[in-house]
Amino acid sequence: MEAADWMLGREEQLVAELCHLLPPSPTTTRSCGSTAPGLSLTTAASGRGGRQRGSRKRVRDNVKLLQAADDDLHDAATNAKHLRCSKTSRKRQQTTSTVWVTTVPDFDGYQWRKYGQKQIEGAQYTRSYYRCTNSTDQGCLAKRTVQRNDDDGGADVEGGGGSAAWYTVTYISEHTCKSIESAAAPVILETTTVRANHELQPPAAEHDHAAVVAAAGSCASTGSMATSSSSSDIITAWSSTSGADPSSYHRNEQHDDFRQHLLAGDGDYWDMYRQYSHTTTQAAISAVGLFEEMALTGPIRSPVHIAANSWMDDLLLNGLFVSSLAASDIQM
DNA sequence: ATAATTTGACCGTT
DNA sequence: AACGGTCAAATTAT
Repeated sequence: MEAADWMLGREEQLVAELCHLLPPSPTTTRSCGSTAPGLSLTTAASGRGGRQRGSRKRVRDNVKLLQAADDDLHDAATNAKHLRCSKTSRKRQQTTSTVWVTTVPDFDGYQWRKYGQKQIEGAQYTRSYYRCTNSTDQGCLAKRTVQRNDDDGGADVEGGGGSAAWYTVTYISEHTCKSIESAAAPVILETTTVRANHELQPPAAEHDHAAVVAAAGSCASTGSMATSSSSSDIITAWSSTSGADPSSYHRNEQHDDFRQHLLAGDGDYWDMYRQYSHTTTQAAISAVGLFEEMALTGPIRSPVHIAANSWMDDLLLNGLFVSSLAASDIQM
């Protein structure tokens, strides 16, 4: 409710311009049942009420969870289940996408209302369930889940102490409400975008995450851009300088500059890119590929928006969004 | 007063 | 029966 003003104004113009550039985009349905969805987050927040109705009927539900959690907190994190895109069950086919973030954006153009929270299996943090605020009014089916992942090791940043926390955000179903069209989502100027070209599997994706972190970490503290390659297809890492606070979403000069070149079809971006890049040429190449695409469609915006236009389905599908990574944050 | 959260109970699936 | 997602009363924020 409060984070709407910060980026309007100037961005509005850009957004308007982009609307022209953005392709009609048919909703491409991907194999394996997953498609690009929407993404965003609101900072969950502070404290509010609770309740305590009294039936002792099923207290065991959560009690046992606690016990189990005490017993083994380790192996659960390392070994998990497999969520393969297995069966094409005739279940309700709803689009789903998962994203990993280190910080949770406060505003993405949509409003979410929390409707539940749960302690999950071997997770050390609870999972929160949100649904679009327009679910009642407009019957919007969009939902989202946010869960903080286990902090392994938990190294802190040098100076100010940022926790190496990262979250898994899952978006289910696309918005059917009228929110985006009218109120454009803010443009993400500082974000690290990575792509993993395989199934999204917590355990399997772990090494990818490490690479991502490594890549982003190399430039995070400077607010520049960098890329990296790994077993999977990491497209690019675009770092930022600070936290999730909207007020800290200051535009990065380099980004601005860089983006201008991109939008202008300048072609100079390669050099700029190399200049900012700290890693391999190969990685840079793939990154350029993305940027070229960006040049055609515009800067990366809120994942929600992206999903709405499905112009980057493949890239975002099972991809990673890592923002505001601190350099020495993570070691793997 | 209305809107948004919290949180244990419910409940449908594995 | 264990899990995970959702409901909804209770409670807090605006």
